[in-house]
Amino acid sequence: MTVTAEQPATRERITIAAAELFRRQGYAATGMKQIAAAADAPFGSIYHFFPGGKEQLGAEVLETGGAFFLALYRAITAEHDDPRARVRAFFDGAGATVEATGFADACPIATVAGEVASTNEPLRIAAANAFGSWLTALAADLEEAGVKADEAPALAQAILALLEGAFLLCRTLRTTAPMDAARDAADILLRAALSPLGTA
Amino acid sequence: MTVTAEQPATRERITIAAAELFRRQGYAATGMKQIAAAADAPFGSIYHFFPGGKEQLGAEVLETGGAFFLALYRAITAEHDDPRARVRAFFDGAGATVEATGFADACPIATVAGEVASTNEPLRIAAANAFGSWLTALAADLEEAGVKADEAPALAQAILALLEGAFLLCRTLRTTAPMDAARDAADILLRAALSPLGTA
DNA sequence: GTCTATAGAGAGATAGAC
DNA sequence: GTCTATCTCTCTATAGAC
Repeated sequence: MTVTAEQPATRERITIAAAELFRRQGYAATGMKQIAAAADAPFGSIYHFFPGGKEQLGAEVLETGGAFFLALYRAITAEHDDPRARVRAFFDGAGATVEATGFADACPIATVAGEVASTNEPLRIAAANAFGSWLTALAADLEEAGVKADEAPALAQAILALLEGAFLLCRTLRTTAPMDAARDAADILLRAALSPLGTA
Repeated sequence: MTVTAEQPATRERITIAAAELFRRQGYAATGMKQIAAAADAPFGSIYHFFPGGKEQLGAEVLETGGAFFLALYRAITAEHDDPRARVRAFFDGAGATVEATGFADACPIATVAGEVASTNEPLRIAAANAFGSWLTALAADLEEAGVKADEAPALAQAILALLEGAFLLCRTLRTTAPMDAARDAADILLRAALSPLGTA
């Protein structure tokens, strides 16, 4: 009975707060003091749990966010047998989340990835690992669903590009229309890849 | 003969340097002193030409970048009559540029847009205007090429989403494969929109 | 219009009491 | 492990000589 567990432990509160701030504001614009305040944690605790400082925290946030998003993808796809229904459900869920959060919460990797891709190699690699894990899982699922093995990786890249591009357009334009367009486009691509006619 | 014009004027050098740094590093991570140094301009000159400070400079960079990219799109599409060839040429050019710059230079709007979409309304609007101008031009061209009027805006959004998503994936993964996949996907979408069979 | 110095705020990071 | 005080550095922005 030593643990009442009314709220997550300090370390977890820090990673959750950092993830939200990084995703919404970006890496450079988010300060360590802001993270501590949002996590309701002592400032010094951040450096206690993350002696590598902001970069270590950023890398862990990208890793955690990547794993979380992959789990979300698996949870949604598990609810549908039809591959096209899976993709549509994921895009619809993404659009609903973006809208429900006031166009703030979208991809947990994208905003930071854009900032660090050319300036911070450790963080760029962490972001690349996240994207890579999604692409691997998606390509494998597509192949299992009937997409030809030599076409599945490219189709996975196109679908993820549609999702990421739609996230950015939705947040910037403040409308979910791009996500709907991306969903319909992904559906057309998947239909073409699953149809013998699409191989012409 | 009072103007030798061996290099652009100070104000233009500042906007060019800021555009490159914002696009590569992001808005928050780029300092005014870094911009002055890159532009080979006196620090004080930035505030002489941009009394509104960093935000005014950022807004103008987004506006200029949006107009430049639109002009680039028009220049490339002017070289081809076939709408599918136009789209392919644009994606191929984008991929070549990304690779030639060491995966640093991609979209002049995207990196900043991701940072400011939820935190800085004037800059968010500037980014939205840039994206909006591209979508308007692309949708009009698609409609002229034979895409149904009620499908053209969504197709334009999907194509731009493919481009933006591919930019991010290329920069993060350091490969042009996603841009090739996006190009092929855009081609399939356009083919479907132009074919009577695609309306089923 | 150019350029330097500096103000004032805030950043990331650290030390050390508790 | 918690929390505060503070160090150093850099940021945006301004003042004012030239």
